[in-house]
Amino acid sequence: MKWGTYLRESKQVDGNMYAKNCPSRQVLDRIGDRWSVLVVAVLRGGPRRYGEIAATIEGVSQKMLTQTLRALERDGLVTRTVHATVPPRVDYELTGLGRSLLGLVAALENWAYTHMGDVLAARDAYDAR
Amino acid sequence: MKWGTYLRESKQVDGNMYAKNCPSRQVLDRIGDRWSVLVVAVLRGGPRRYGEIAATIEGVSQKMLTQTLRALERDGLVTRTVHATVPPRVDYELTGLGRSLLGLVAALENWAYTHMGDVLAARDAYDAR
DNA sequence: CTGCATCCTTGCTGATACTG
DNA sequence: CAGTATCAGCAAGGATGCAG
Repeated sequence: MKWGTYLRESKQVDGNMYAKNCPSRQVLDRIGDRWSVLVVAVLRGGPRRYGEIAATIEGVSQKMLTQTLRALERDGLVTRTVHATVPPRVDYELTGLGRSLLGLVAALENWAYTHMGDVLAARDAYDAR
Repeated sequence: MKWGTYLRESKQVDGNMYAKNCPSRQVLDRIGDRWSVLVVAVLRGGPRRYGEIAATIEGVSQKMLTQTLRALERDGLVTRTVHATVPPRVDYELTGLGRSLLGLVAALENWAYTHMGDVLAARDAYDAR
């Protein structure tokens, strides 16, 4: 079953994290997105142009970046500002809601740097068997 | 490019979160996994049998659950204990490393419940255009 | 510069059936 | 009970070309 299905089926909050329609799952879906967290992290430093974000995040395709930015915009986490210049210039910036995620992102980053060695060691040990 | 590729290509830490081989990305990959976080949350309450986990998490298939548990075990987040009884009984339990993730999971959950209303409202507003 | 449209490949995912 | 094996369907993601 896909997440799109969950969203279509219900938007209600039922308080059970393990239920299909739980908002936690929907948030997990966004956080879990491979690029969303990285984009939010980039925007931590203030507004950024499309090209700047693309240049900062290695390995993201144009398609995925645009798709991710649209999703973040839809969820009210970032704003998109188009400047009517030639060539066009588009700025993305975190909203208040988006900034409320920064603590989480920092915690995620922190856990990663703190425990990555353990995880890699565990993987090596597991694979050695 | 897939994550598997990253892991194969390099296991080094380079300190740049936006670089392809950054450990942050590898951790994000696991956190980002649809089921990993839910499984860790279930195991918060202590050891659980395979069937208990399956019954708690709605919508997870047997295949995905097994796959998720194996990945968590490989990463050193969960231990798997097989009891030689008939019928067999398999318990899963968080390791110390796994428990170090609990704060993050709680923060994630907390953000979800706190801001889900805003996100859903933003989506409605966006879709209405 | 920004980003939409299209094609195309990959592999995730769920359903089903079977085993120790 | 707790898996493994296999298969079909579909969606995610990348590459390319074009437009405003």
